[in-house]
Amino acid sequence: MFQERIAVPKRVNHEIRRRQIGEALLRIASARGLQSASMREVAAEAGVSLRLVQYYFHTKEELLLTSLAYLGERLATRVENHIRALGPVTPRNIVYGTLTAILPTDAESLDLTRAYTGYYTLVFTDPDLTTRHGATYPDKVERLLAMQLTAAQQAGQIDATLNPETIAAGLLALTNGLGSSVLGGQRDGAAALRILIDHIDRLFKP
Amino acid sequence: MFQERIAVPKRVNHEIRRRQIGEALLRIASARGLQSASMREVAAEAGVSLRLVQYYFHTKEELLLTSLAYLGERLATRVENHIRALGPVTPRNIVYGTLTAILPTDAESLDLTRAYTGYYTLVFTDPDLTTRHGATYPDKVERLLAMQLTAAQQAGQIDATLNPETIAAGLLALTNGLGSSVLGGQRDGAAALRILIDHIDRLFKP
DNA sequence: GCTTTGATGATACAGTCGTATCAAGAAATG
DNA sequence: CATTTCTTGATACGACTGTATCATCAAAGC
Repeated sequence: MFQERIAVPKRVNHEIRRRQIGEALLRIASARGLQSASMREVAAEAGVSLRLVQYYFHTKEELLLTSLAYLGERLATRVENHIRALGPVTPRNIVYGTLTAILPTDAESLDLTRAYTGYYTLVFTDPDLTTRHGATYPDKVERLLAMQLTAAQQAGQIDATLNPETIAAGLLALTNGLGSSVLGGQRDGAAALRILIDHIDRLFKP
Repeated sequence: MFQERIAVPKRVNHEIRRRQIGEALLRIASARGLQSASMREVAAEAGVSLRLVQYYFHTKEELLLTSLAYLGERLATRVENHIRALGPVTPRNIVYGTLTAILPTDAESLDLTRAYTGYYTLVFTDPDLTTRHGATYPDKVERLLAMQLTAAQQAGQIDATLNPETIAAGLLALTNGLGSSVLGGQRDGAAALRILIDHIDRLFKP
């Protein structure tokens, strides 16, 4: 316990390095798929040696989980920015901003969606990873949507007989399904956005 | 051209063998994920030697594509059976039967959904596979739904101001999104089914 | 300047992958 | 019975995987 430090060594922000490497993985995941993200490929993409990747992430699972957390952060800040950019913070704008932020309509959201679907099938294959992941992002989004829908009902903007949780789950599932169709090349982001907006508009016009 | 056949050899139905092997791959894909479906694992699952898998499928891509075709057939027959089981062939029953057949509510539909999502991420990674795949199943389903919705409009069962293609795309995306949430463990098949039915009911009650 | 930490390099290990090649046995039909 | 096809077995190849181990070098701060 009496560990005397005679000299203070080179200091480097570990969080920055880990983020640099983790985002290299996310780039690979969205460009070539998560299964192409080997330790060596990640190192090359990050412009760093394989040894350093092992230095900051003792195992690949740790790299995978940490990068997933970064991905969640990026999606969350994108949602916030989208909502903020809409101006007045109304229930309708929150719902609209959240869903349109998730939908792959531009390069950033396309990257996010691609990376997320890569993780999605990985989690479905290895359920242990889900346990260690913990925070289920969709659940939080759904609760947020349900709250705003309830507020909209109280403001008389939505049919009051509807069940907010059911509608919220449906809206998120619709958005995710539309995103999948974009990734599958069935339609482009603009077409998907039109479909989503059409549904939101019908919901908010009783 | 004058190839005289002195003796007729052992005859085996190649299609049956290929199906046997292909469905072994689908079992692995839905149980442990498509990336766990190596040639050796497929051979073991099919109760057959690795050499025989190579004998009936010269390359893995051929095995993958053929199995995907089998998967499509199984989904198509499930949809047909679901529609038929509903009794009267009305537009509403066709829409309802199609979507509820796709949704993972029982063991079979869960297997189908799991296997399909495995292929989904594979296709998104390797676009060449999409090209050689050809038939885009979702497009056909969407057109079928749009036709039935149009018929329902003409019969006065649905708001005539709605765009059938938009509604059809939305319904299919909703169903797929709900299926993803079931696979992700966010809710069970029964809860997803309730949400889907709720949306269909609201659509058919103007 | 010395010590600690960050970073690289080369290399190795045991697996698994798809694919290929050899020989040889089993079955069915003319 | 002979011939053709089906089927297995063992084995090998090169490539890739995650992980590990060596030594070495650069940088920063006391």
